[in-house]
Amino acid sequence: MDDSLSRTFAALADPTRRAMLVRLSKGEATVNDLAEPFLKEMSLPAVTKHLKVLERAGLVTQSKDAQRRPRKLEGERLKHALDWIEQYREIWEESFDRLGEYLKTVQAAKKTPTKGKKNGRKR
Amino acid sequence: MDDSLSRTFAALADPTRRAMLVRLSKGEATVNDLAEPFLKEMSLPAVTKHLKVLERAGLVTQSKDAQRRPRKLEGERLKHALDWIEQYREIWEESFDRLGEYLKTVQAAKKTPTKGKKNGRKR
DNA sequence: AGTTTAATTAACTCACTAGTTAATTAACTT
DNA sequence: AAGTTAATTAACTAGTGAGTTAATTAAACT
Repeated sequence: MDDSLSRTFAALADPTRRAMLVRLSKGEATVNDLAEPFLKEMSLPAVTKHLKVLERAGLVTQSKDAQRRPRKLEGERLKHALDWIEQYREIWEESFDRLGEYLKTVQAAKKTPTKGKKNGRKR
Repeated sequence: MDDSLSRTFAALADPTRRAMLVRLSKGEATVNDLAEPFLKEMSLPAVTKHLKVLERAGLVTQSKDAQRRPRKLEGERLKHALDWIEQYREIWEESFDRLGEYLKTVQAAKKTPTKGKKNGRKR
């Protein structure tokens, strides 16, 4: 796991980190802000480590404000990840189409019911 | 890492597995087909393991053909992953907009050059 | 100067990941 | 029935990930 895209996906593969990104999408936040919802589940250093993962992936950057280190969401790597997945769009859209076709068939069958299996048609 | 989205992102966080998905997007393939490009770098059982990861994430399914076990790409989980990232679209689009604004400013500055910094205008 | 706040670093543990080779299963071929 | 092909399972190892507590750094407050 050494390339940028792998680091991005690996960073996204954790619910705590995803929740932090959601929080950051609402605006900058300090470590304490980000940690607050998780302090029942984990310690502050654990949060710092999650932030390190997000930073190494380029999803988040820090700035400085006295002893605070506000974090900010960076969109670029998210866009790269989205672009990679995007290339498969037709895969799920085509199975959606097939589902649509199937539903149409079922509908049609209901409207013109046939007596036996003999009359089952294939579009 | 227990939920579906985490498993999906974790599965995508490896270049070998992403390459396998690219191959599968071109159509069904057997384990040997999928392994072939990687056999200089890793063994067949390693490939089987990568496939297990993709299957546990629901990205790939198997079928049966004699002793072959052809794999097929399933789009649904990819769509879920894309949908999750999609919620951040405005993050990168707004920074793109800011870049656009900046470039416009630079352009404008070139067209109507000023003498000193006194005349530097903001938007 | 001493204390509090904000965050990180150090050192350690445990579980999981990614790989290995060797053995096994399952189905087809001769 | 014996051999080949296709793939998986078993057993193991090295490295990494996610967490812990304790100690440390850095800046602000009194």
